[in-house]
Amino acid sequence: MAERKYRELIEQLKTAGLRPTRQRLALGRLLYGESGDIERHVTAEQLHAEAMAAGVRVSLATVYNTLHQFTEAKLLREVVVEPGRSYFDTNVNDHHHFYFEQSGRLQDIPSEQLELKSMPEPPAGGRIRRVDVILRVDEDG
Amino acid sequence: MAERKYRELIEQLKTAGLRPTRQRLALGRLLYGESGDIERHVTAEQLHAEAMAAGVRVSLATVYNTLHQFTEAKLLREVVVEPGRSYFDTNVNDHHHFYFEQSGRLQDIPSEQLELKSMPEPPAGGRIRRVDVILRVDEDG
DNA sequence: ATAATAATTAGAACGCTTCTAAGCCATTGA
DNA sequence: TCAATGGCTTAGAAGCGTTCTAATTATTAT
Repeated sequence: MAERKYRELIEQLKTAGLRPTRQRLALGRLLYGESGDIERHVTAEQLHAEAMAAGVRVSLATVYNTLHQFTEAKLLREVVVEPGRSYFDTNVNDHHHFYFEQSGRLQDIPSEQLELKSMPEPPAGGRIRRVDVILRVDEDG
Repeated sequence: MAERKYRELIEQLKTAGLRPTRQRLALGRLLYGESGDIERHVTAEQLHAEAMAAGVRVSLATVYNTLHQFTEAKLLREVVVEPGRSYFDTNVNDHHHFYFEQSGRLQDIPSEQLELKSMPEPPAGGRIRRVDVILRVDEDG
């Protein structure tokens, strides 16, 4: 992760009221990468395995805590595509997803490539907080 | 459930290669209602509780089996809105959903009320099997 | 430095779903 | 009609991802 991005992460954590601990910083590096511009969709277990492989000592519980805190701080976005597994997306801009059911892989769809023609009124007393579009893809076989 | 609907269910089960057992017929009645035209979004546990309340003897395992078999037979459609819980929708036509996060309730959006302006190309070697749109709604408080 | 507070941890517990393997029941064909 | 066959149902155990617990450790403010 570039020095600039790294300082930025520390700032973002502080703003969110989160101490920049060794674990959070290490997970941040893994998530946002050295370059900081790769789209990623990870589960808690995947990220934990990645940390282990990279020699970062961190418990699974902390990975879960961190993913939720980052999501709360809008550094991540949670994507639900199948029951019993949560993905966390490093892209927090407005966009949608392809989901490859066979492999369990997600791929971003930029919002320019998929727009809604008409939007229904939210039911009385409610406001639309988020629009999730998932295109489920069969890979040919 | 109207007599017509009831015979129809038996036919649909046979077509799907499923025997019209006491349990499947009872669950079908509960799902599609007496009138057969009510939109429903149930979890396995909800449906099981409903069966118990109605005096229908059926195990939770059978409720799970039946929901999956009905989904396979296109009598139901599975809707994923949050990790760790699956909803089954009696409406198998093309449509979308409001999801009320606070209460965990789902509500259908007819496809006429929510159309896509543009659709991205599926990635090479894939075909789009299904489009799921979920509008997450905050109920005011 | 010290005290106060937040964060991390291992392991237990949890909630939903699936599996197991034994018995039951719908269908078929004699 | 009756037995044989194979699908169906079942209770309970097991599984899986996630969350909780309470003790320890790290960070921050004084």
